Amino acid sequence: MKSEANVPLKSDHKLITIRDVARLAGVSPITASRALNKSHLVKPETRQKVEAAAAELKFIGNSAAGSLSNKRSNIVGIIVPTLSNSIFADTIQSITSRLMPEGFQALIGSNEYCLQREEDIIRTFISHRADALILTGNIHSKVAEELIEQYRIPTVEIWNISERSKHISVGMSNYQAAFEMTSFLISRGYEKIGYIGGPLENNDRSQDRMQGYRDALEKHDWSFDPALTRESPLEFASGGAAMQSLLSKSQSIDCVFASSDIIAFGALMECHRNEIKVPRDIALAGFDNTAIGAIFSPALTTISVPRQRIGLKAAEITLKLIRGETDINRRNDLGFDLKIRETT
Amino acid sequence: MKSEANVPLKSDHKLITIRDVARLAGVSPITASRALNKSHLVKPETRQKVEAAAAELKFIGNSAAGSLSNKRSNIVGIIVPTLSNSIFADTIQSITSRLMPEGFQALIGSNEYCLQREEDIIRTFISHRADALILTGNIHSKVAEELIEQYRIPTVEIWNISERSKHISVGMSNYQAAFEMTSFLISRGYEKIGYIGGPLENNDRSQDRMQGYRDALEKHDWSFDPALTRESPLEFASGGAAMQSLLSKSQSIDCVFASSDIIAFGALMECHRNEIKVPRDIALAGFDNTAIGAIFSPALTTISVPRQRIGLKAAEITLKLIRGETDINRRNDLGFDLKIRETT
DNA sequence: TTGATTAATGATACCGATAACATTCAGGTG
DNA sequence: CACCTGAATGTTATCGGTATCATTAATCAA
Repeated sequence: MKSEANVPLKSDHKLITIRDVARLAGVSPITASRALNKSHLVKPETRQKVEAAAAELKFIGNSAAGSLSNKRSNIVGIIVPTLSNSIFADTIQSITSRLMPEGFQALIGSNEYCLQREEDIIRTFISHRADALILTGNIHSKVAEELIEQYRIPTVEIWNISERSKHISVGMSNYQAAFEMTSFLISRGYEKIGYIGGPLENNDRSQDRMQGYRDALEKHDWSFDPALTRESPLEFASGGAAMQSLLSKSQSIDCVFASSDIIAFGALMECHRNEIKVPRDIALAGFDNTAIGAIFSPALTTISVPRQRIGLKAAEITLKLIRGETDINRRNDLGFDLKIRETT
Repeated sequence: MKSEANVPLKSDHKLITIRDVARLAGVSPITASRALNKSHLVKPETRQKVEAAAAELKFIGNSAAGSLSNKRSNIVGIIVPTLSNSIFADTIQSITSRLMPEGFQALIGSNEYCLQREEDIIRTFISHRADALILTGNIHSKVAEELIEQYRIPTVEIWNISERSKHISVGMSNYQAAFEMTSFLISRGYEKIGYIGGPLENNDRSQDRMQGYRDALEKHDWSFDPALTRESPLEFASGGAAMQSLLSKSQSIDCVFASSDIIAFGALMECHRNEIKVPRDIALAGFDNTAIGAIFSPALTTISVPRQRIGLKAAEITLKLIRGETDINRRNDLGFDLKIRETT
């Protein structure tokens, strides 16, 4: 007799297997399996018997056994930098709502902007033999790339389009968007345009946005002045602090481009608190077109990113990759829109 | 010969198995397995050989095979209503950061406030033989409850504590919190307190908050007036619209309690747009204590919910359940705080 | 010395589904 | 009518780990 204490609850409890279903339906296990999966190989009448038996027993197949046998897990691993930012939540939401009806389950991981964590997550995803990966951005650890290579996991990158990308990518050019916004601000007549960007480290979106800002300035024969830029975590309060710092160090600034609506909104609130009128005293532009930017008055000028469409397209490409289809573009640029509103 | 086209990429590619590792290390597969999992059963020297072999081959075990064999999946299923609301993102984040180091992988699903979807998600979680479930709230479909029962999945409910709960729960009393906030507003001297709540359907938090508001009124011998209440989706704009509706229909209102910071902030912005001074013209209180409430001036009075601690505690209880430990409280009330700030 | 005990490892079987191959049987064909 | 074809179903083996039960060698008490 075994020890009673400290034994997992599920100890001796027997679960329903497909054999039980088959027995009840009066067929062999494999026929039951076929009836539940690829019913066209089975007489409709048989299929109904099996389905009835499965329903009666409340049978739920063991997907571990299934994927061990047929070598696909029906799992897609998704990695985003963080769940706290609603822009990624939107993308995940649209990926999963496309994948679930096709019978796939999404594993979601957030790397918290850390390459090592991403690598660990990829390792777990591979241990589950994910059929495909969807990663945010195109910067990954060397080992992560090697693992993806060795285990031959079809991989899609989302949220940025750039030459660096080694994988299929779906998104928009963050560089181009920042370039155009900056150009717009210049054309609007602002004369000293500051920049508050998100953390640059291991973040290609941040890096490309920054570069877009720089290149736009230089294209218009302005010089890039690091003193007019700040790096800020993606939090309201930090955006406010960065704004304050810019304003105090350089009074003559008349416009600030923030590389994220969160930062921009924090900055806007900072202005509001100090009774600095936007855009009269200073103009402000954001990036991402999140809900927050639209509700304040003045409404935030920003860049609209097709985050749902990115998710949808990424999901569709993922399905194609899994199914071995080959009509896939390596770069899927879904574009962006300048949303000119009241803060500029 | 088989058809060439339309065959999944991974077709004939052989993956590393534990047998390969064992061969390279010069031991049997089972010893390799032990070395990688429960190293205390293996001579340190042997373990090192195996680890070296595994590293050399970049071996990543197949967790489907593992869980099929030893009957635990090391998967915990988490269901939240939505990913778009950062409060749930925070909870998920703290759950996963506690579970991952213990070797568990979280499966995350969002039911979009729909019981049927939740049931479907639970079904997939069970198909992966999740070791435990963490569900938000205590309203689930009948079938969902039956499945949890039949498959004996240890289940923890988060975010609300109430008598209704059939499972172990971790959170705070939404009823109590709303009751106290309303009582506070009454004690503050407001005379006509409106209420904007989130959708009530299938949402025990919303229902309990509403009831807390009602009961607090009645305890102070006020009558509950449905004309002073609105139901609003959890979006800034809807909160604003509900506020507008309240203001236009009932000018004499001097305070509004919104059952979520998102709604409250939308309402606050509505006031801002219409140059209604808060709290001079009207007071406003929210619920959840999200970052957004703190950045505007006036800062939002709200209820602070220990969302990280909820996640952490839920994760810890989940681990205990999985390990068959029995020193577990059925109700884990982590409390709340009234955050009195400037809008009241 | 010897049986008992423990540490380290191995052989085999099994988890639960399904792939691969085999079988059966009905219907069509020359 | 022998033969083929294909639809429907079954038998067996297998996926890749690990539980279970041996086995071996080393340690130890009597």
